[in-house]
Amino acid sequence: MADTETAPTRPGIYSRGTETVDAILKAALSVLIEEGAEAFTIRRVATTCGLRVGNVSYHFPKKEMLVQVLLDDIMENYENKLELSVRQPELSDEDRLRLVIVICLDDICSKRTTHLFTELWALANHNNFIAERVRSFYAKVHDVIGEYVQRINPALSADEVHTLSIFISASMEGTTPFLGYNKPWNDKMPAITAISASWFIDLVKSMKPGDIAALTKRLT
Amino acid sequence: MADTETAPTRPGIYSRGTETVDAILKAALSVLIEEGAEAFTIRRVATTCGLRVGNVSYHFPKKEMLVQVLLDDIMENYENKLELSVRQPELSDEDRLRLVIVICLDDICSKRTTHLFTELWALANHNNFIAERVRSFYAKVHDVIGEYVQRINPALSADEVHTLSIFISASMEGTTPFLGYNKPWNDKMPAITAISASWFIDLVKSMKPGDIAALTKRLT
DNA sequence: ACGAAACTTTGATGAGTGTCCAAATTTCGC
DNA sequence: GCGAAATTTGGACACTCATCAAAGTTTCGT
Repeated sequence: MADTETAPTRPGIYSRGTETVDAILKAALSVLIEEGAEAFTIRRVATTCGLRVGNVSYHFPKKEMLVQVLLDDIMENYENKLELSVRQPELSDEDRLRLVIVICLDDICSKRTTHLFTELWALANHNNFIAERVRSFYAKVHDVIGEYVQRINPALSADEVHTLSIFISASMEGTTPFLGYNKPWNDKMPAITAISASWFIDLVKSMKPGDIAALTKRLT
Repeated sequence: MADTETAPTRPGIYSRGTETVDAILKAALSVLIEEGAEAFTIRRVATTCGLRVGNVSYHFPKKEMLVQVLLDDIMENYENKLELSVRQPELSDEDRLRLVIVICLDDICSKRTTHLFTELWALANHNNFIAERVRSFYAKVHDVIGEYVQRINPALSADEVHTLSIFISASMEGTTPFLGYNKPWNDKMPAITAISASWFIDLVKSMKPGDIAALTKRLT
């Protein structure tokens, strides 16, 4: 149960092999996004990339291994995208946080992200490996947001910054099933993005040390 | 494709039959929550409620039919819970909105809701019937929230009220994969609930007609 | 260009799936 | 209680699934 979270190693030694592995991973991601976890089958993956079932099974002897390598690949990809978006030219911390919010919400509108993350959230319910990788990814997201929150409002404690980061991140991710790709209220995304970009920054700026504790205490 | 959204009729005529159908639906929900959509199998449902496969198959000749009746059952259940929570004693509109927020976030922490809705969001990606029922449910949630938003800030247009309701609802639902049952930051839920209960109401009160349009325009 | 190792093909295996059916049993209006 | 209809049983069907092994083919260091 615990060892299901250890990292697998990516197969493919000869150049032909690595090309095949690339094709398999690409096809696997496509199946997951286009057809969902239900259809995520060695056979369907093989068909999608024009390979034989036995061949896919040779490179990934266990299906779980394909899932794990694929997920690592996906997450690395998203983390790179995140790193890249953060490395923006001279901007104020406020503008940087605004930019991160806009980029996140924009990305959520892509078919890839909308489908992928809803599937991952569901799979994380009963798969420790996926749960851990998803957690680790969002921990990085919270760190990025938290860095700007701290700079915008240096008076806040680390815990308060963390809480605010989670709140902002969760609020954004929550748009996925409602305002994401092909979702019922997708047309409202520009307005929601505008509200988010403006109001989350106001929230960060106006929050005072002790406010969260006071609010939490009052609510009980 | 379009007709997959038409409602099925619940089987069971004799009392014994209805009892069996009840047992099947209860078992089906349990399997979905405890083991996930991947394990949602006629055979597993039958085993869970101690019935024979053929018997389940008699009452629900097609698996899709079981899914549809189950989903209608679930959604009706949630809508009743929502109605009940709204019908609270003499409170101000502000307190009512606060209460709805607290109740929603509290419910999200239950294993049932955390697991169920993450599964439904994923299934909605490729199943029109599920997508439509989920949409219809959240439309009702938005209506409830919107009613109080409108009363708290009567100056807002219907569209602005709708946008704010979606924003509040999406923000709350976004806590599911991160702060829900058994999720990594579940311990932060009290603080997030406190921030939400206070801040969303401030947002509603301070929003002025035209603000959303102005923010949206400025962002582009 | 030899040969070991990597890759691919082919076919088979056993478990699991949804669906169906005929016969046995139970229910309930009359 | 009779009897038709509803329910339950047990088994069967044709699939798809992940996995495997043995035999071919290709690659690439030497």
